[in-house]
Amino acid sequence: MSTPAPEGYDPHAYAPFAVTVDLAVFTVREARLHVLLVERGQEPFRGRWALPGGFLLPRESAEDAARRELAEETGLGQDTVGALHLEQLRTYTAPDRDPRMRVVSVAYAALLPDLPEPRGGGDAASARWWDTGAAGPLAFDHDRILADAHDRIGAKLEYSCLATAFCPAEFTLGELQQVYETVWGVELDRPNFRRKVLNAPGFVQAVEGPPRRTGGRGKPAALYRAGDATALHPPLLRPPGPDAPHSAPEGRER
Amino acid sequence: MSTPAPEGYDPHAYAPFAVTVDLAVFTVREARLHVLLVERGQEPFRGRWALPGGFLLPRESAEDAARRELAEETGLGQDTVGALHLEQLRTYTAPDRDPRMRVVSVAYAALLPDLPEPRGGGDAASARWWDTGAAGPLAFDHDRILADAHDRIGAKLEYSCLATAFCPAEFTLGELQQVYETVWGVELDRPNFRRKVLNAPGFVQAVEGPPRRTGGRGKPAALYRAGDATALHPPLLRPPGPDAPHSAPEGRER
DNA sequence: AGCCTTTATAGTCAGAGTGACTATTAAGAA
DNA sequence: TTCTTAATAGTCACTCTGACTATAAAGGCT
Repeated sequence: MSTPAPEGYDPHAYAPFAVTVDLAVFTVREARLHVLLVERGQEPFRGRWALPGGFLLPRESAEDAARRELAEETGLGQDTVGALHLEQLRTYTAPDRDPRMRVVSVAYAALLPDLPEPRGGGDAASARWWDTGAAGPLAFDHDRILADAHDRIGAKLEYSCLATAFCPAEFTLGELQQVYETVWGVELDRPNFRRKVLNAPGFVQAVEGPPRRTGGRGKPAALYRAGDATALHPPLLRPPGPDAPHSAPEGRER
Repeated sequence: MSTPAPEGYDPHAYAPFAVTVDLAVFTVREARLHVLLVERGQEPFRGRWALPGGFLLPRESAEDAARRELAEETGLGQDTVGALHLEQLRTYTAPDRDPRMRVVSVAYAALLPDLPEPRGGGDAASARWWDTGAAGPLAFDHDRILADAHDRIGAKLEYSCLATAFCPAEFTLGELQQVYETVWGVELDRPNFRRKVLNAPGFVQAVEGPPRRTGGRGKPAALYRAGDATALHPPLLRPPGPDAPHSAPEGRER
């Protein structure tokens, strides 16, 4: 057998690796999917944009590290970040993914409602939201991670209640529909969307009181709040396109 | 910011970790889901059973390592292992998951048709198939990994063509149904299952020639081969149970 | 042989869910 | 007022599903 230390993990027999987390933090802005990126201030990939992330501390789990980095990059409070849904995407381990050293990275995805521009905190030269369509070639293998994250989020919208994470505490069904349309890149029929959402037990719950108008024009919409369900029954399937990105649910993973 | 080396990955500023892969290799035997386990020959957890796995080599990706370990533990040929579907489950990073040192582990799941007992190759004291229901407390956090793997496999059967990976090259619809029933732990209606499978384009393709009988009793069944599709349209949803394990596909995976 | 058991396969039927529409209501804008 | 916009209500045909019934083809038994 070729494994260095398969049974007794001899601390001197294994190769040491650096372990990082990378974060794909999404929001919906003006009907476009945006992702939080930071500009690299050093080589390699100096001046290129990258997913925020960083090294695990010696006594820290990957999810803790992801929350810590997220708080640093967005300026969100610990309480907000602590309650947030963080989805572990997958781990990237190609030996040459960092030109300088061996780094394996655990990727996470997070969803936020539309926020003010990030407080370019942390170490990055600058941080801002990018339209996912306009985000140029990123540093390292982050284009791939970003694409995987987008796929996974799109798939999870089908059978989970995750979409409400993109919305503020109270939202209209039109806003929720906007999330689906933006992430999937399709247009949905409004009455049908409404019917499905209201038929899914625990997806949303109506807010008492008078309706609020969204943008100003049109009939005021009723307000809803996220329900207590986490899974969607029946699922809200995206229309079968000719490309059908429903292939390798790895990205999905459910 | 608290990250040691967030921008310039100074090789001396980050904490080194050991990186391993752990494999949940499943098969269906006598209508029960089985998993391949190895007996530990050393402390800690000496004498306990564990998922097969091992350290990443310095220039090896996690998936390559998983295939290498799989070949070592099962005695399967490189060609077989090379073509196998390996599903990356998730990565386990709790700081105390190994009592001796900091180890992060990338978990994979693999599905095999029923095979002869593994050639206890490799380093493990012994290796054998265990009924997933009877697999006692495992070493490390492997009970958790195994449960996550089972959840994920069950979920993937719904919307992917993965179930054929549990079957030999040619199989009957009864055998395929047995896979679903075993992994999900439910009984399915035979005519309905048949209708769904045959209606899903590319799931299975009929084999020419005379039918084969399965066990001996009953009408001979037609033989099928895995189709070329990877996703299942429409999906083959499991019946909604009172427990409904369709909740947080994260832990599940998916 | 004849009958029973077992398994595969064919077909039926009512109900749920869906996509594609049409109609109505209630706001701001021209 | 009238037009435009968006929310909400409702219709209808089609598909898929679960629950069944029926038939076919093998081996085992008496």
